[in-house]
Amino acid sequence: MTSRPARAPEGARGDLFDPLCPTRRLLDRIGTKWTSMAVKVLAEAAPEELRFAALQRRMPGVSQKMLSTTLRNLVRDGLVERRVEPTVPPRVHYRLTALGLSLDGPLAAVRAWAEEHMAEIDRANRLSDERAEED
Amino acid sequence: MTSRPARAPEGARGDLFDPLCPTRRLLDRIGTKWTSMAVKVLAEAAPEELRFAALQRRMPGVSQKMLSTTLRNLVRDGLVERRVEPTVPPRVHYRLTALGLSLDGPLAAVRAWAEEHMAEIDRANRLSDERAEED
DNA sequence: CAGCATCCCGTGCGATACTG
DNA sequence: CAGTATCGCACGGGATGCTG
Repeated sequence: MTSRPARAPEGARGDLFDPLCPTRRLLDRIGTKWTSMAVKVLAEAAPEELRFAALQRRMPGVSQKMLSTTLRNLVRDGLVERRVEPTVPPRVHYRLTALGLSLDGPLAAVRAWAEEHMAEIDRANRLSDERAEED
Repeated sequence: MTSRPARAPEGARGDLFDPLCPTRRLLDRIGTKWTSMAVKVLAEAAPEELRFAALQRRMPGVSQKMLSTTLRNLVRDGLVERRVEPTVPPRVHYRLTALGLSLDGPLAAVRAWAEEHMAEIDRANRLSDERAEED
């Protein structure tokens, strides 16, 4: 994930069925393991900034490499702003841009649905598993 | 993807930071390449059913294998209902369950955001690329 | 018609180690 | 402190071929 093409859409203004359709490309971003969590954490802290270490503390399990990669991609996408204090050692601060904040709306809807309905999905899975065993 | 663990959450009712948190697990599902498109197509057709071939026709680029896999996972998750007509050759019909339909709400919000804002993300990417070249 | 089985490759991502 | 570099592997997913 170190470098991501994210090429401009070219003739990809087509509907959802185009492999380069906007939704597919957005999901390729927020579908990566740590991205949506980073957006959520930054959205909760907004309008304050968060430093790298603070972000890592609020995202248990993330490695330095993946957090760094995730943030770099978010910055590149214009969803996050990065500010470096020129001290030694340097302090780096992150916060959502207006665009990033606007994305947290739809993401919050997804989170709400997940909180409310994932248990039903788990139930459906258990039912399917039982049916599969008693064949 | 032939088999998916999707194990019950155990003690995973924790917040977003749990690796088994509901949002993370939901994104693992709708983040797969064809899932959200299948949900959209089925939601548009609702309450009518769609046959396998009709789904494939409405999802250009999907292979039989991936469509089959995607649908099997959706059925297993209780988001899609599968009905087989016992004829020869068989006709198989799919439609969203109530749970699946409810998921289309948040997904529609994500789609709307993507349609409206992906161009800005592309612009941000181009800007970053230019800055990177003129170093 | 609606799949499942097999082969194969790209890459997301974790673990570990090093640096200005 | 806030990263980058390297290694390694599991896995998503495409191509192809077979079947009830």
